[in-house]
Amino acid sequence: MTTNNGSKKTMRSNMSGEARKNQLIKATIKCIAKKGLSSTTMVDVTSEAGLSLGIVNLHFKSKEKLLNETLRYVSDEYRNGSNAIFSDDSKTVAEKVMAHVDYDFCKKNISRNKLAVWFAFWGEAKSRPIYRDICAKHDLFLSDNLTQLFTHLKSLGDYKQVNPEIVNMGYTALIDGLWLDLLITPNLLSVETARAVALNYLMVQFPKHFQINGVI
Amino acid sequence: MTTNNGSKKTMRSNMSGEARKNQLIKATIKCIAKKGLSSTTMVDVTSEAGLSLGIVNLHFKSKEKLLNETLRYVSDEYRNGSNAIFSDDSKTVAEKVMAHVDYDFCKKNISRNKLAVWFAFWGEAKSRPIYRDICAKHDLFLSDNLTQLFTHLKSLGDYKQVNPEIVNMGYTALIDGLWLDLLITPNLLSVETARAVALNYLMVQFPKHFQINGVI
Amino acid sequence: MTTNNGSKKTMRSNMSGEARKNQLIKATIKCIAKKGLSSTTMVDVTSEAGLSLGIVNLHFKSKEKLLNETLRYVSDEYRNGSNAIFSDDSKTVAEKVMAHVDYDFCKKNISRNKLAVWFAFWGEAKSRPIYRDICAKHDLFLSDNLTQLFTHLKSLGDYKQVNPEIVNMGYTALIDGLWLDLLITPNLLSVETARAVALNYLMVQFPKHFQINGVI
Amino acid sequence: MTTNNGSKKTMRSNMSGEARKNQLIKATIKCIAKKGLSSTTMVDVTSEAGLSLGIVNLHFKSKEKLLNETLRYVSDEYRNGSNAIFSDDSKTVAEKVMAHVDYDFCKKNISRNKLAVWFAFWGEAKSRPIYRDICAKHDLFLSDNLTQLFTHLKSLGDYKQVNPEIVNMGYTALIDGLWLDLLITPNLLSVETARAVALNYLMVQFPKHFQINGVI
DNA sequence: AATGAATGAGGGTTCATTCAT
DNA sequence: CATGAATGAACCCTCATTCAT
Repeated sequence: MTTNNGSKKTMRSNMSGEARKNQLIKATIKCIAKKGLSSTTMVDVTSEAGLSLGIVNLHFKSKEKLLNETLRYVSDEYRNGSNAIFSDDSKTVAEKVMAHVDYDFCKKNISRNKLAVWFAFWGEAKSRPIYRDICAKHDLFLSDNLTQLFTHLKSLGDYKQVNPEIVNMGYTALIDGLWLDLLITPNLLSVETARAVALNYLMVQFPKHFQINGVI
Repeated sequence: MTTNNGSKKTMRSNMSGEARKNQLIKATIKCIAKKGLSSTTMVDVTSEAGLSLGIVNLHFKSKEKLLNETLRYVSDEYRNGSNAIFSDDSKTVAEKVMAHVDYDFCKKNISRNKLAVWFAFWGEAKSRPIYRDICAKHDLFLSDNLTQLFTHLKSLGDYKQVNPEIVNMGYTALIDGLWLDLLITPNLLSVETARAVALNYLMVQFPKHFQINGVI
Repeated sequence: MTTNNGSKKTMRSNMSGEARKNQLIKATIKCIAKKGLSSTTMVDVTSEAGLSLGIVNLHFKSKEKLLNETLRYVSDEYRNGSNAIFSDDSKTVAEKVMAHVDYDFCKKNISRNKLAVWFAFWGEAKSRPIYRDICAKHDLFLSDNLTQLFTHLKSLGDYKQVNPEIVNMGYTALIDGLWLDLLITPNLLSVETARAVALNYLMVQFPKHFQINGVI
Repeated sequence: MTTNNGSKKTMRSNMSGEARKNQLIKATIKCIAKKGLSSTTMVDVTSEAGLSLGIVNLHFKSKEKLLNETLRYVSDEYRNGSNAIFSDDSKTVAEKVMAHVDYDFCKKNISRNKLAVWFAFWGEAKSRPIYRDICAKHDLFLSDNLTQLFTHLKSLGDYKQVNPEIVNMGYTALIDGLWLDLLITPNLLSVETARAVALNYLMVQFPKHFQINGVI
């Protein structure tokens, strides 16, 4: 898409270091989705990025650090979108929750590339403390904000039996589980259905605020 | 399934071979939990099993096949337990569902070893059709049986608004997501709480059959 | 020289681990002499030994350890010969010293391969503590034994002005320096001349015991 | 030696270029002493010099040539000092020899940096003809001048048994060997002791001219 | 059936060199 | 002249696989 009217021989661009890093991280995401985390090599990443082999160790110090940064990138990206919803004061509480459901199933987030990356890192998390840390921080952020919304919703609707923390745990777990199904069995579960399942969860918890079409 | 119509010698030999295989698979599970899927080597597995390096290629043909069998083993093990519940005619429908919740959070299934193995394979599933197939079959079995139970439950309680398939998708996704949280952030989520979240899901779907203490 | 009447395809010998290690160390010595320490690669060593690349990490754990063992091997080898002289009770003190001069210029020790190895490691000693340690221990052994001999000789010949420790330092330094000249400028200095220089040193220190032909 | 007959501009330019070269050579010496010859990289040298990476290939054509020039620089530096002593007509022959002993153990020459550089190159000499050549020329210059002095001394003192060439070879070898000991085992050999060993060598060869305090 | 020394393709990493700026 | 991001050959090392025993 980028017009390439320079010579092709060498790639001595004026790209900033940060931009080059992003370029490599994006190539890494593609490779992980294509070949899996363990099968992704430096050659894969750099040739996917159209760059030379040595470039990774120039910008990151090692493959390990590239992978850490990749996970952080995906995490940050998700969180930024998430945060935008939480801080959008033009929305009611229920609208924020609803917007987050939409966000959790928007094209950007449930592209199979992204899903593959999440599960690739989760799969290694047990034996890699650094991955676990990044994921744990991620979860914490999300849980804090969602629990707050659910707490608010509870008081608004006088849902006596609702435990906002339980609902939060249920909701976040549900999303992760649905994502897994979208990754493993994409032809058994459409994105729309997955979204419906999530919405159904909110409906049964907060029947005065959600219905099958969304926010009441 | 295999009829033992061979000589005693052959039979013993078969048994022995099968025993060796299980020994290796169990060692593989331990190694995956300890070091991760990608860091588990043949030396790791065989020395964990207390056997010689060459034995893997004797009983399985390659490392890849050992891993496939390991996933199949874990899947089968889970399904056997699951199946026992589904076919236990001494239980009511609600009791079966409840028993399955307990099963999903029993020690054997949520030992961190097992969880690590599940997510290790799920992490590679996108790029390994064989893993995806095994997991998909696994899901299908579970979904079929659970959907049946939920359908039955719906009629029993006259839950008009309940869509058994949605509930099934929700429940299975929820379990997977809770397992993930137990793996990634074990100190933020106890097994009991996770179980409570799952039970809560059933309560809000089938209020006439489940309450906080279990089956009504 | 070794008769090779087996198949050439693979080299699955019954050689003991120790023998294989020696084979690799000898190949390493040859390579260091041929290409220098820094230019000697694992491929060089293993193909010099007629073995496969992976074998080094099987028997030694790394290239570094192979090099350490190589230095230790050369050091041990020299010291064994040296020790045999020191403990040969059939010789007088002067004869022992004389034998050691001969030893220091015998074919085995001043083969250019050996010299090259010594200086290769000395050259890196400043920045590699492990090399320095091995060399320091080597020097200490030699100094201890030679100083003892020179002390004995002093009393035998009533050499009042002789300081055995100074003579020892002089002698050992002289040998090292002569070895260097034999390595760097072999066509300006023959082994015989080098030996004559060393003998001359003993003559002027202990004129009653040594003359141009050797021991008096 | 070079006549400055160019324009001021060119001259300054040359000066500058020469200065840069020296700057880089000195940085190289430091790096070799600090990290060893084989571990010294272009990045090490240029950042030690506070210059940019590309500058080495601008002023020298390659790393190899930088190293050659570095060895030549150290050799020249030593020889210049040496030559000053040989051509100092205010000294007697014995005084010249004595001055050279002092020179061989003066701070500048036996700084561990310099010693490390000498042995680093000697260590690679066997496999690098260019190093060997530079060192050989160096030795030749020294031998010529010292042999001349020793010959003169022989006639002055009527030392019938002295062979000036043998003494020269002995002396130069001794210095090299002592330098090695100063490098490898600096805590077992002080500079003063090393100097005493060298002086002792002259004393026993030329007792009428040297004593423990120096020249008679 | 079982062993484990040996193999060698393929991985991550280093670093001298290049060249657009 | 000077810079340093970019390159890629060549390094060391890992490890699934083989096979003589």
